[in-house]
Amino acid sequence: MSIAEVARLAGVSTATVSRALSGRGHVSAKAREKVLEAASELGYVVSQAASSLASGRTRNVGIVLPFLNRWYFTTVLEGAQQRLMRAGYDVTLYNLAGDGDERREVFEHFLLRQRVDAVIAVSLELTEPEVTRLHAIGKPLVGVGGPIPGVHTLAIDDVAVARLATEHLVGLGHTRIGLIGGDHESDADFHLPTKRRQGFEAAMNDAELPIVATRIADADFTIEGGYRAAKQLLGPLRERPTAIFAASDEMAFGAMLAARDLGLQVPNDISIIGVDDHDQSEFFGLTTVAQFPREQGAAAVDVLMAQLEPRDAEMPADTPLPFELRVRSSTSRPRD
Amino acid sequence: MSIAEVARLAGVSTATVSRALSGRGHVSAKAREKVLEAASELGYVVSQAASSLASGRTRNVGIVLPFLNRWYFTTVLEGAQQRLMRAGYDVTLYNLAGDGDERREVFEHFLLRQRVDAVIAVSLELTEPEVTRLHAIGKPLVGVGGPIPGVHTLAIDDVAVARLATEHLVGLGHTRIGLIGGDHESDADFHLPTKRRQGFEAAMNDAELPIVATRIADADFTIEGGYRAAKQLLGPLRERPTAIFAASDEMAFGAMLAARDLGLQVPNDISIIGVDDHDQSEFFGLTTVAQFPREQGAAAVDVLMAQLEPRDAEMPADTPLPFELRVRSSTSRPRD
DNA sequence: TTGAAAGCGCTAACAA
DNA sequence: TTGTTAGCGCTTTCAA
Repeated sequence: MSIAEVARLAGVSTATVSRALSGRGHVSAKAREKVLEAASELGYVVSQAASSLASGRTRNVGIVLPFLNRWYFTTVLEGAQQRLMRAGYDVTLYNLAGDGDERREVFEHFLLRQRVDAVIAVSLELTEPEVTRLHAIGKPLVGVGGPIPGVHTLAIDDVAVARLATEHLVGLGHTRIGLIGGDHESDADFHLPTKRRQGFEAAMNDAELPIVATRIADADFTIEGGYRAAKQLLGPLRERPTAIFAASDEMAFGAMLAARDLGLQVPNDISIIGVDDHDQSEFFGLTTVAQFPREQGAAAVDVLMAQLEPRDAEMPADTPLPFELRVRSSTSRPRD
Repeated sequence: MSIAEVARLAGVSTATVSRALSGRGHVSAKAREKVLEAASELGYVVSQAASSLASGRTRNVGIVLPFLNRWYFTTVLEGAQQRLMRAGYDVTLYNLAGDGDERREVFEHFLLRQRVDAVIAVSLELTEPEVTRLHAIGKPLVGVGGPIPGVHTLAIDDVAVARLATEHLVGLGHTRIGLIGGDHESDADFHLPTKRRQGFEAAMNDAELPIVATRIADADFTIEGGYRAAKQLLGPLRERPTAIFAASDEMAFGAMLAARDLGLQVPNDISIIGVDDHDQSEFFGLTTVAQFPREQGAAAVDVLMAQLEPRDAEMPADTPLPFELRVRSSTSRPRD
């Protein structure tokens, strides 16, 4: 089943079939119709391999992620994939999780096989050589959720997000505010833990509130990590914080569970705020600063499309990504 | 950068380069070495498009999933992807979630473009035409987690799993046992809800225990759904169940939270068991019947590889997939 | 074990 | 607007 058979059945040349099916180049309405009819009658679908070889375009985008088991990553992936599919593009998934050489393999072989037209890197701080390599083979690259030097990146302002969350607690009248930050091991790649901490500290300083070391604990962005960190922060009775800012919703969930296990009521005894607006945050009644990973994924695709298919879209403006405070029932004024 | 340049630098023909690099066909050690050296010196990586066109093999496998935001699916995906990558294969991801035509698009266009050598369908009951179409273009197909007529499928015995879970509760001495099953909307495709219910009923019948309609509630496999269902089951004081079998761990988590909110202690007042052995089950202390989605994904790849590259492996035997009771702290003898 | 050369199926420049 | 045709870069006979 090749383009030649379609051409024969439609009574035109293969070039016309190609033009009619791809949409590039001029084809008369009549010819287009004949081609479409013939193609559907034969159940013809173009061979990507042949098309790629001839045109140099694969209609395939690589998405590189550090993990698959975290809400943020899969949600970005979903947003990007949906938009790409609508544009007729495939998505090839490169998951870097694993014991060993995945990362090197991906960057030294998989991505260089001329299989993708572009790459989306999610929450990954690529190294200089990794970026260079991709640029060298002329592949557009866009980052989501993490800063990559010299690359168009879509990311929320993590400092501002943390500041907003902290200010919400300050605004409610809290003065003893704890922080569950991200540890650096679990996120070596994106400086998110540092930034969210900076925002926290900035807000505390502005409010002239003390930043107390014993009210700061690091965790690994999981529920369990948040649980442990909260137990640590809330354990001592004296000078216990009345509010906690957790750098992610999943850690905030853990903190809420820890509070309950300690016999503390949320929000009466302890207010808790997170970041993300995770699928389950509504269920937990968690106040949070929402970011919109699905939209972030889709926006990344728009940026790529502007480069890959300059005809139908101009480059989207480089606007900062939105975030938004969502007040629910996990925060309130302190009881005092 | 093409194979010709490598050939020139190595002082051999393009055919020899191809053979040396792909490993098929005989090449002298000397020639192979020269080729490898030249290739690495030039940073040469084969063009997949050209290779595919010439050989008819893409070294790419399509994985089709109904959602991305559930632990089971992403874990299967991760297991499959890791193994495929190790074999030098790419993974193209087809996520059917979305508002509309995704499914038709995927099966009528994306999968037919000769972009994949094989397809793995996760928790999807493909229709007759969908299967036929794939077979018609000669693409091996394997299913994970859901039965597909006429297709090699890897799935645990859901009836047996549910029976095992229920028998655990019966064995502890429970007689009033509730079920949180799956509703059919959220999983139209795999008959898992029905099967797990069958297993539950079989175990109850064997133990000569009554199956009471008010002790059965359906949910959508989410925490929130499990929470609601449990509230419903545990609300009435009289004849309240002393144990609940939830058809998934995420629903079981919800049930545990609901129990707490009702002032019930797990396991003293209510025992809860799930299915999956979710990442977080250990943290919640949830007793569960573990299945091993990562291994299921990897096993699916083994089946495909046996078909795609018959040389290096015989077809793995069609053994039933393992599952295993994991007793933790959410189940105990009833108090009575 | 190696090399020459004929495609694989399509696209895009060019000509008509 | 359409057709002719030369590649795209690789694999794989076939012959040596």
